[in-house]
Amino acid sequence: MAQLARIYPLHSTLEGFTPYHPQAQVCLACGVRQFALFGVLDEEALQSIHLRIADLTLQPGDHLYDGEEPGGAVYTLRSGVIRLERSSEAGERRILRLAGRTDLIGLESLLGQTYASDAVACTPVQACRIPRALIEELWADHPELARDLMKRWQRALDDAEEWLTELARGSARHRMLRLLLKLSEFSDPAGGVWLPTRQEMGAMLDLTFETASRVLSALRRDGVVEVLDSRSASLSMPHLLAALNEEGRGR
Amino acid sequence: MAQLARIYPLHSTLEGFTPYHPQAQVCLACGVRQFALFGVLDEEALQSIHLRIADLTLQPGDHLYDGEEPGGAVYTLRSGVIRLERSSEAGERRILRLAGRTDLIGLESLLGQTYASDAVACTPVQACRIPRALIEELWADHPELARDLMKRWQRALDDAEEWLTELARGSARHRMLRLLLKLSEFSDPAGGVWLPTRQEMGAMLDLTFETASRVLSALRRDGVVEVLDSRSASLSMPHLLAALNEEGRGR
DNA sequence: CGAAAACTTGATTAGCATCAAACCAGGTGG
DNA sequence: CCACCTGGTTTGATGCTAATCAAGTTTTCG
Repeated sequence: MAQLARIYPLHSTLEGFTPYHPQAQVCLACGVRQFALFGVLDEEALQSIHLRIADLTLQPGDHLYDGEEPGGAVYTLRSGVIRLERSSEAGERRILRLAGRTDLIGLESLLGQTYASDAVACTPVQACRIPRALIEELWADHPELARDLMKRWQRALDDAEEWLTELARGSARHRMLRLLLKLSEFSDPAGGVWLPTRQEMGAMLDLTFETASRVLSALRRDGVVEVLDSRSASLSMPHLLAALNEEGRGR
Repeated sequence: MAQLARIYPLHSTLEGFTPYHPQAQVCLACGVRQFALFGVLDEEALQSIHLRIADLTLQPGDHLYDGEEPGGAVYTLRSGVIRLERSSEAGERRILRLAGRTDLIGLESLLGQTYASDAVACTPVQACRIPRALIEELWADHPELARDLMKRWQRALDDAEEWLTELARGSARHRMLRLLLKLSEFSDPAGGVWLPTRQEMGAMLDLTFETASRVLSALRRDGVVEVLDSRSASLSMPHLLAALNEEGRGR
């Protein structure tokens, strides 16, 4: 069985021989598993949980969950980009950070809390829904899962703090350059990066969409970005890094 | 023994009778223990750890730890205010959030990571240093400690995100009002709040110190704050909340 | 093909940074 | 005790950056 797993039962051609439930096959073959939460689990353990993990597909604009909602699950992202956003008390939307492939979001639900922000798809997204109860059970059997979860929390905290120091300060140009650098982390293998709408850029950088547009146009003229189609671009990393370096003062 | 603990051995007058080590007495009598990490431990368990917890006193400007430093301990704050700050890649200092009484900081050290930011005293501070190794041992015996730690992480994340949505956007006046609201969380029983230097305010709100000074002066004229001495003030909460409400647009 | 949404660009204005000067409190040394 | 210095603070004058208001253009989608 374990051997079969290693050769990917998804592609097995033995008729009538289906040792694994379809979702288990997906989990076993999943490209993010080694980075994801269940790296600590072996195939056998996976067998027992696959039934309870749902595979989700979202279109841009779809909400994975909303803030204040009683959180029942965490989500692993298998592809695409999710934005985590909040409304300020004054009613303005602000994007707090981005999550991509291998990220685990909605951790706060594990503590019995409501979600702390809205999670909205920016691109087509594939995600796995992992119910809180399942995590609790796994945790009981595999205490080392706790440390894994803590690392996730720390990563989220690091991201938030980096966002605060690098994307929420300095001139509009500086912020946009840092945003492009951040977006390059989410680039697909082909090299193209997802390009947010100008509205989204504004909500990330605390700029108006007009300013975002102007600054981006300037960077295009400087050869830092090339806009491919309206939702993707290619970056010139040398130009980008050079532009970031030659800023005497950030503001 | 347990009974003695309940009546606070610190004040015991029985000569020559010292069932507890001095630091254990401090821990037992500690006003923040019920809110702090060791709420889950009973007096007996406390007995075994007191020797390894150090009591620290810091003056304003002293560093509890520094970013990039190999983290060997977490710290519980018993009084005073600590600022967590980072330098951006461009070299500018930015204050990320504040920590006060009952807060636990330096969690990242538990994961074997270096500290993610500098922790600097803003006021006189009393803190307890809890070595990483001690937490690891306690964790082995009291697995429920893990959930406690996760709650701490989530609190830190919430704080960071609140800071991003409420203090890192909107007009200078709006930011200052939100900062005063935040500072009121750290007010002492007498009702006075700690007043940061204008430099510090600037580093928190991403403003120059001149702008911070101007805005604060305006709020003083509006009756929102009264500056007592250079490092403390008293707030008029009604004025403060009114000022926050009557902002048509945040920016 | 037409309407709506997203984007770009221009003109003007508001708000904050910058540069500069004066003020004040606390501390030091004569 | 006072003269002096230093670091934090306040306030003023000016300029730059990004917000605002306003067209006009391109893209998307029914």
